[in-house]
Amino acid sequence: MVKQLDDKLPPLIDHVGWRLWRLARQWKAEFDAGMAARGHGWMAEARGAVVGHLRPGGLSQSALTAAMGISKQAVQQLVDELVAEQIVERVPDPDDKRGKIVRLLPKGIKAIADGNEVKREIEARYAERIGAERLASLNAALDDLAG
Amino acid sequence: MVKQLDDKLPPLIDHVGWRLWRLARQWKAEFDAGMAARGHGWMAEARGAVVGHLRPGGLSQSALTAAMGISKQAVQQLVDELVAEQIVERVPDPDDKRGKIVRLLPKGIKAIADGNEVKREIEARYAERIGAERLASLNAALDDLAG
DNA sequence: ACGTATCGTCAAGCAACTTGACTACATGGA
DNA sequence: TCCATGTAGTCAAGTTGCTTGACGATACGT
Repeated sequence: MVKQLDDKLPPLIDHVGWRLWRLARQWKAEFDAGMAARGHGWMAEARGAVVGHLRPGGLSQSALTAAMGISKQAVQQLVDELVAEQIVERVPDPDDKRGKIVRLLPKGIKAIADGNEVKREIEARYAERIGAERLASLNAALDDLAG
Repeated sequence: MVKQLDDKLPPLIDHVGWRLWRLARQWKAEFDAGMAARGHGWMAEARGAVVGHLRPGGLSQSALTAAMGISKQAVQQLVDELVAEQIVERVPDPDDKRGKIVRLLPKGIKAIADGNEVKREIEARYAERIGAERLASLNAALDDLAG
C-alpha cells in the first residue's frame, strides 16, 4: 500500500547544502581538535562562541546578544560560566549604569590567539590539498552566495 | 592590567571555516523556509534528520542509528515522534525478531519529494547568482576537501 | 516629570540529546 | 545442544543549551 509510493526517490545526498554542512562540520572538528591540543577544550562548547564574538575593547552583554542572535538570558548563562573559569570578566559600563562590559581576561586572549593559529594551520592544509587558487575561488564563491 | 594584552588581535571572521558555517546556516534557513511553505515545518526540527536518512526500503532502527551518528535512544525518541505524527511506521523485521524496520508513510514520502524540489530551487538560485560553472567548481572543491 | 523602553538578572521550562539498566533474541563455538 | 557473549529495541533519568516569563534598576524622549 505504501510500496508503490516508495519507488524512485532521488538520492538525498547530492546537493550543495549537504556538501556545505559536511565540510563545515569537518572544519569545526579539526578546529576543536587543534584547540583541545592547546588546552582550550572548552572552546568546542557553547561558551566558545561567546569568546569568538568578543573584541579587544570588550562588548556590552546586550551587544553580545545582538551579535550572537540568541536570547540575552542564554548569553548571560554562558558569560556566567566564562567568568567562573576566569576567561572573561564583567565590568560596569561607565556610560550606562545598567550595563556591563564583558572583557577578555588573559586566558581568553590566549585562546583567541591560539585559535587564529589553528585556523591558519587548517587553511594551510586546505591550500595544500586543492591549491591556493582553488581555495581562493572557493572563498570567493562562499562570499558571493552569502547575504 | 589587561589593556595591553587586548591589543592587536587579528580579525576573527576572515577564514574558510566561518564562511562555510555562514553559508551552511543560510542554506538550511532557505531549505526550512521552503519546507515550511509546503507544510513540512517539522522538517526543520531534529526529527527531520531522521526522514532525511531513510531510504525507500526502510531501515532498521540500528542502521538508522549508525547512519546518523547519535545514540540509539535518541533515534528511538525521534522515531516515536514521527510515528505519532504518521510520518513513518515501525514494522517488525522479518529477518530478525528483535529488529524493527522504520518505513516511510505517504506523509513522509511527500516530505522527501517536496524536499528535493526545494533543494533544486535553491541550487537553481545559486547557479543564477554565481553561474553554473562557478557553482560546479564550488561543489568540486567541497568534495575534494572532504574526508 | 513621566511613561516607556532597555540592561542585566533570577527562575522555570523545553528540546535534543546523553548514559545506565533491562528484556528479548541472535550467533558462534565447546 | 547448551551456553557465553553480543546486539536490537525499550524504559528511565540526567545533561546541555537554549527558551519564555517576570522583575528591579536605569535611560530617555516628550
